[in-house]
Amino acid sequence: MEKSPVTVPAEACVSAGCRALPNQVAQEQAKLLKALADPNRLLLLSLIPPPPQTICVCDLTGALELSQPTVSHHLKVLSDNGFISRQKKGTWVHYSLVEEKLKKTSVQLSKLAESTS
Amino acid sequence: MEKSPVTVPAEACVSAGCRALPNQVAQEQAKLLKALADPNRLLLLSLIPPPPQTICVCDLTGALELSQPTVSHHLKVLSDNGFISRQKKGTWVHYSLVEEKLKKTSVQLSKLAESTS
DNA sequence: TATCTATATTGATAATTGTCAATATATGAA
DNA sequence: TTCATATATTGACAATTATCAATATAGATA
Repeated sequence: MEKSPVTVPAEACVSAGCRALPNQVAQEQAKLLKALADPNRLLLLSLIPPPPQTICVCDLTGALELSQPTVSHHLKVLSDNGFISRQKKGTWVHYSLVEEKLKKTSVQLSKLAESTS
Repeated sequence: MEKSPVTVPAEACVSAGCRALPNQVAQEQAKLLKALADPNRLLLLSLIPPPPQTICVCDLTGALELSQPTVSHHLKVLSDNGFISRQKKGTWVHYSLVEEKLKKTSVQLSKLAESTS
């Protein structure tokens, strides 16, 4: 496989303004995006309010046409990745949105569109 | 499963400022995020410059420690979802970044953090 | 024409993921 | 303590996906 004569080869990339994402960064960013890349989880995020409000799991399972364990699983994925926070109140568990985490992830993403100035 | 007394039930959701993502929107958004949610594809995006610059597939395969068919597959996923554009120049194929698509996706994501005012 | 090369497609396989049924845990109430 | 209920975990399975080897396609050149 030869080099194309009119391409932007890897060496020229930096001077061209683009920069390869370090591997670890790519891994972490992909993990966050993967946590978001599911229609049911996006729906959950749209239903979960930011603090000081909270929403009960019982209401989320009601809204989501999925079994209770499946909803619980999706909530865990979102929670493990920092997109929602968990508060236990007696038998009930309440979640609220972590807006900053979502914003941060969105900004990270937008930076891919600015790799060149 | 009863309703929690302190929750934000679905009915109250709208008045609370949050709004359930319509199913079709959730599907489409998840599809875009899924296309981005892979470390190798994120790396590709970081290497592909916006127009008028382009980068040759041959340089991308060189940068990516993956087989040529696999790189080609990832490029197809990105291209099919509108994140990169393809220009054929003789034997070579060049790609460039579609910045607007990335920005749009990022903005969509950030709106999840603003479901409540 | 025949051949070489860059990229895409196909087919197969292993790994990951979304889902549910069954079960476990934990809390409140009787 | 016993029971009922809200949520989490486990285990299994089906669907999806990332990957590569092999092959196909298409353009350039001899």
